[in-house]
Amino acid sequence: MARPSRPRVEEVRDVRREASVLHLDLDAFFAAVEQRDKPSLRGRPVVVGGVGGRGVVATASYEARAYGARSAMSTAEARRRCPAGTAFLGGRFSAYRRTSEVVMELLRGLSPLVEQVSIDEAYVDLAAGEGHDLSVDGVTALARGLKERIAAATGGVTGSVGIGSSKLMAKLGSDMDKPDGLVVVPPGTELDVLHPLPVTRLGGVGPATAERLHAVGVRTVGDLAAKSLPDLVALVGKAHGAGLYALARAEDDRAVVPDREAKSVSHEETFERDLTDLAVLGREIDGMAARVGERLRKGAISGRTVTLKLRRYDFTTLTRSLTLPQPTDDACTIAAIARRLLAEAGAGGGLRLLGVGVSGLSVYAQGDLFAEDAEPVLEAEDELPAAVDEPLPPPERRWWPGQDVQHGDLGAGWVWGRGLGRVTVRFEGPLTPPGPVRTLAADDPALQAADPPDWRVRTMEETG
DNA sequence: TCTGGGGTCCTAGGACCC
DNA sequence: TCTGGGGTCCTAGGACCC
Repeated sequence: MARPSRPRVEEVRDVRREASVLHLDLDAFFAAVEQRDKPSLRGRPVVVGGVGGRGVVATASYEARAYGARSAMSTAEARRRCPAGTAFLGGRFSAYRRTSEVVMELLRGLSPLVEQVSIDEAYVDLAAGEGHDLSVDGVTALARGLKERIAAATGGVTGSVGIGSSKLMAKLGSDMDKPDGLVVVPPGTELDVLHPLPVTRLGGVGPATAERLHAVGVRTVGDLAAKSLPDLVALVGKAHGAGLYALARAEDDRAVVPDREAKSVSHEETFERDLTDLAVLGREIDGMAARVGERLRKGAISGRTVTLKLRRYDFTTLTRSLTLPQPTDDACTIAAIARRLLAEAGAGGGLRLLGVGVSGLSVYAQGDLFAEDAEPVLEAEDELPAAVDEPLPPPERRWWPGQDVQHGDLGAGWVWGRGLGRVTVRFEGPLTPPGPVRTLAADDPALQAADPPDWRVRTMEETG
């Protein structure tokens, strides 16, 4: 299996002369989808992320950024900064995924080599596509057309595009003119663009690396390029040092690789309150193991290493893992191992987070041929205490801000707020004008959770 | 009542093997 | 009374990305 190559000096050869790598970054993506589907939020600050006491911001709309809301900030802090009337919404991932798929399909129309980096980001190798004019004018026109098609197909979601001679330059380009930007870095001008930038703009330079670099007087990429390879290796390690040395010279031959295979599957959860009860924690593990097992089976893969992650009350985080002789995709096996790892690690002082993951993945046809030989993974003494039933949550817990709902009489809408046995819903959809707000009983039988609305204007064929 | 969730890659030490 | 060297696997932790 081909490993994605890091840029290494000795390996750089045959550097592209054409601006043939495109990077697309959808603008404030989650918030943009929310504003599309919720007309009353257009032009207003929207924050998408965790809405509980320990939530963080996933995406802030540009209107919310004007007040200082940022990704990765705690939602509590964002609430402090944003004015009344700001919408704080939990994510609707199926809606984001659908919109993302429409965009990725448009990209695949340009080239078979599309590397999706995340739900809202991708690289395209234009040289692998057919019939593209790879001159600066040619790719500029191509990008304009692409941006128009994206906006039309997604109901107005915009993206920023960068095009250059490598992934590095393409990504920097898409970052230079957000939102709705388009920047082509002409081949030959890479160092002129690169060297004035702060080092923190390079991928792989986070807070820890930035601090080390600043300590030796490196603030810009140009400063970085003045450092010797041995100096950088001594500073940040072998692989990272060599990578930075190359990037500072705009030497980047990383290929655009479609369909990377997953290396691990995991699920983790931060609890509203720290948990100490081992019975409750055991039940949480079972739920997470079930989700991980389901995803493994859906992907027809299984893995040998089970990892339990825990974060204690004081935010110290640790992992414990165990590797099996045979891969598994079985939720009970995964849960049994994770439960044992928890019993060994202990929940003293309380846990704010638990996670269950499986790695060491392989495509493995699960057979029971050797099931009888399988060792029992759980000794009786390792069992966590049995679960006790908790009281049912109040009815309003069914609802969360941003959620799509359908009401028997009032039609389609979304949840604005909840509490005290009531739920507030705004009745509108992507193709309606801003709609009215109604407060209903949280247990109103006419109110149901619904699928995301369709944003597409119906075509003649569909209506006729 | 600061600090998510899903990932990737790298490093380093110890066990173990030849 | 001196004690290799290289490779691989496992475990744990850390940095980073979106």
